[in-house]
Amino acid sequence: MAGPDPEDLTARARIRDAALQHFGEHGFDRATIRGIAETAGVSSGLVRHHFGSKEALRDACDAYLAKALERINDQVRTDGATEGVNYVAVAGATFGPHQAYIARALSEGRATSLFDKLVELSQQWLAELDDRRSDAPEVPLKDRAVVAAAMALSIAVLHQQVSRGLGVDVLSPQGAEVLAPILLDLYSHPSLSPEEAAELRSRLSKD
Amino acid sequence: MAGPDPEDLTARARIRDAALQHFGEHGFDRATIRGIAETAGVSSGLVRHHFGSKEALRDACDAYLAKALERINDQVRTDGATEGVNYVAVAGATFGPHQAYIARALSEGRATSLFDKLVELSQQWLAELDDRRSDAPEVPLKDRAVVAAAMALSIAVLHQQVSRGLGVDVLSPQGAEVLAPILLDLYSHPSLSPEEAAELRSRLSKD
DNA sequence: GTCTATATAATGATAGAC
DNA sequence: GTCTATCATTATATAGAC
Repeated sequence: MAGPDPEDLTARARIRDAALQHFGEHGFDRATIRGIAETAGVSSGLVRHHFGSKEALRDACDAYLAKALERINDQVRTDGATEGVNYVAVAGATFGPHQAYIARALSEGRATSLFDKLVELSQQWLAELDDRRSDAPEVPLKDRAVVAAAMALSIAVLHQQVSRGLGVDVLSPQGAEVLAPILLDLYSHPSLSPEEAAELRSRLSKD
Repeated sequence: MAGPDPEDLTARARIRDAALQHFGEHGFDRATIRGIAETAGVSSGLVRHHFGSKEALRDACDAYLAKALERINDQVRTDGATEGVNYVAVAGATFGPHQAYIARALSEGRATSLFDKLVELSQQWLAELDDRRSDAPEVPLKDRAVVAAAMALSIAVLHQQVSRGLGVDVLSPQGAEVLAPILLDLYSHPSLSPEEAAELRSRLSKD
């Protein structure tokens, strides 16, 4: 387990965690410094003392998450024995509680380094697929990775709509169980046959 | 072309269009009634006169978009000669200018009827695919349609991240051109082989 | 490091004239 | 239908005591 940062568990850390929660639940604009301070068990003045402003507090949240992802990736890279499943478990435990925040931050165009990290992972995944692919891809790996990463995040970002549609909170553990077989099915069945794709591609170049 | 609603082009319509723009650009919370009024060329008092409150104004925006989609779908259903391409063109022309608003509304859990309509379309699409599919799907069509719809919307909702990654504004016409071949490639190549899917599926049921 | 109290600015809502 | 003027609320930012 990654465990908490050193020099954490302080009031500063409590404020940041409370901010993660409030920003995630209510959005940046609706969340209030006073509310965050209350959840953290401190005064609003102390929030300012530590972070300066509401924006700076959000930046700190983004940076904390990026650092956490970095830490996890490093751990996987170092600890060769760690299997993919464990990676997922660790990542889930670390980011699970912050899914709402991450979803909001990403849809607001923030947490860019987090998104970029995910694009990297997506790119590695696609690269492996390319190795055993018959036809040569006509679009750059990186571009496909960007779109694939966005698609992978769509459930989190649109979790309210998806949860409503499926009748389960997809950000909850049960939701994850419901989601898994659906994603498995979707990801193992192409929506377009090679012929259809070729047909549509030729139409594109015609315009 | 659908053209503007009857009883439109009035101050009320201008206010609604301005609201669509401001909510899309700045988000609901940051957008101000005063700013919307200014763009519409009216006073803030008139906004209240017509819509009552900021929330009600947003509801009107959602309803307008849902109605527009309804109108387009009806038109396609009636006018049998309309081809898929035209449908896309009409839909693009109608919703293109409001993509930012739609993206925000969806990620905030709003515009639910719009999302549901898209799930329906997604469901029809998947149903056709199921017909020429060898293995029987193990998850309900509807559930797959919900997730597929969310994935299809991910580019719009995460347009800031995707645009940054691709180096083009994906909500612009050029962006659409860049995007098309990428989506074609992704949608015509499964990320998981049947064997991998089966392997993962068995792991799921084991837990 | 932490708190209380205050200043200030912005905004949604309202009332009433034309 | 449309506008101007005002109210009341809320929340960030600040200053200064402990």
